[in-house]
Amino acid sequence: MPGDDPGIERALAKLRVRDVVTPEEERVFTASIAETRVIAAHRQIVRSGTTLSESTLLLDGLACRYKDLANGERQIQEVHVPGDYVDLHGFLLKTLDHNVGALTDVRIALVPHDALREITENHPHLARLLWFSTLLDAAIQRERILSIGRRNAASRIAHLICELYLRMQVSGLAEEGRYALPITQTDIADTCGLTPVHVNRMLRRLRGEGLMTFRGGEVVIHDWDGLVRVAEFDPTYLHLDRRPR
Amino acid sequence: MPGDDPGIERALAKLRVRDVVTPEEERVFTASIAETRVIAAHRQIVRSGTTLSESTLLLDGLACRYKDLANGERQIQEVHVPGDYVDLHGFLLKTLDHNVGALTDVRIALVPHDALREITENHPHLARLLWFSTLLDAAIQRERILSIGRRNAASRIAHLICELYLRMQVSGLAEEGRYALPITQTDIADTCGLTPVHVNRMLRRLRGEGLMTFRGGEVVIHDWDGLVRVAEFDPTYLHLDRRPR
DNA sequence: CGCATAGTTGAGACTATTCAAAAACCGTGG
DNA sequence: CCACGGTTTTTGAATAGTCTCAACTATGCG
Repeated sequence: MPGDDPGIERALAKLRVRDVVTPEEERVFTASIAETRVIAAHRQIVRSGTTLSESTLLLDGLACRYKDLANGERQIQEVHVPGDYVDLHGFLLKTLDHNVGALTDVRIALVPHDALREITENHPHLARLLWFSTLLDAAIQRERILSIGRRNAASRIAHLICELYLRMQVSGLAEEGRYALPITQTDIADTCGLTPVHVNRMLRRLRGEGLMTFRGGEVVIHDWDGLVRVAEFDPTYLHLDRRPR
Repeated sequence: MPGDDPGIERALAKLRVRDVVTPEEERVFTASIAETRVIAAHRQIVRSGTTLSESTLLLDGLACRYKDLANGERQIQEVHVPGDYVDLHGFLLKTLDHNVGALTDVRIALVPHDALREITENHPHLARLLWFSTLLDAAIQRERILSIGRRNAASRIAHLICELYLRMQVSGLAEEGRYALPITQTDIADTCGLTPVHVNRMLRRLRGEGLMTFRGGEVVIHDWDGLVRVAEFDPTYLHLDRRPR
């Protein structure tokens, strides 16, 4: 409902980077929000398996999609930044195959599936932009497969740091070479398919090589080109170009 | 155009498993195909970065999405079975961030993006089913992240074998406990984030434990429950339930 | 029949893990 | 303002899982 909530503004900014969004579409998008809610860090936002009738837009804070294994290990499949639709795919899947959790305190907006369905019936272009945003998630997840499958530990971490920098930038949350990332080394380990101990050692290495620092919940990038080289980071997969979709 | 091409039938079967598809929608879906084509094994079907104006439906044979790293290593992000839309996401991404290659000789159908756009404008329910099918790819890729990130080598391979068994079944290409999988151990290695040598050893182990055999391009599952246990395979993520979407 | 590709096996090396413990940090309450 | 308990980070040593390198065998195709 709120006219220009900064969180909604971030979600719109994310769309605007990829295509022209008409004022009418922005109005429909904003009007689709039924309510906003605050959830504490480490709480679940959506639990795997429950039938859903609304989708969740992340307005503030960091969240993630994750799955647990029988032995208690956790794999984070995607880290979400403000402006991300964390379970838009739940609209058509009807039930999620993974959990969505709050990495920090978060503020979310709830969008009824009826409203989304209405958009697919009457606003096909806006519907395509929403579809696109789920495709972007998929692209990010594919890049994670590459990272975990074929890159070494230092490279995986460097890649994650590069990706989040650009994604935070789109949401207007990164300054020149730095951004807030108030998560733990264990969260990074769960994202990169590593152990916390090894993440710690690799972070030290990246710091020692003057590439970046991760401390006190903040990332500072000292040598972007160097970090990109270590990560073999190519931002093509983020599709940061405005085109008719 | 061909009325009931078995390949198109497989694609429709994949949709029908998840929701009711009306005869009118089947007609529109079939009519969206502009032409079919044959491509030899190991050829590229879609190259990363090129601007696309049509999407590709896999009618026969096996294909994959993959990326190469600078050192020549390859990571397969998804294996495609007949009936899969291998680059439906290209409709809105406009350019792929990865390659699509033929693992075997394949037969494909090309669908112009104009036709897809038309579907989003005039057939919202069918459009949602297409959207759904890209969400299913994303779910499969998320499960791969979990596999590569947190499962050991034997478990990853077992998981892939279980997944492909169910997906081939949906396309009507699996018999009781067996299916054709004419790919190499190197392909499996590139899918699971392993080396061919290690895949070979793990396949021997799975065979030795009486769980499954992969030989001569065919998978034979001797002990489904045992294989599921090793893989920690839970098919929820394949969303094999028919629901209004 | 011969060559090319794919699969198999062994030995040794290396990356990342496990286990363990200490140090630093943080919010809370006295 | 400091003490306290819990969490997170850091460090070390030993281990395990997977990789690398290398060679040999089997298979399929022309």
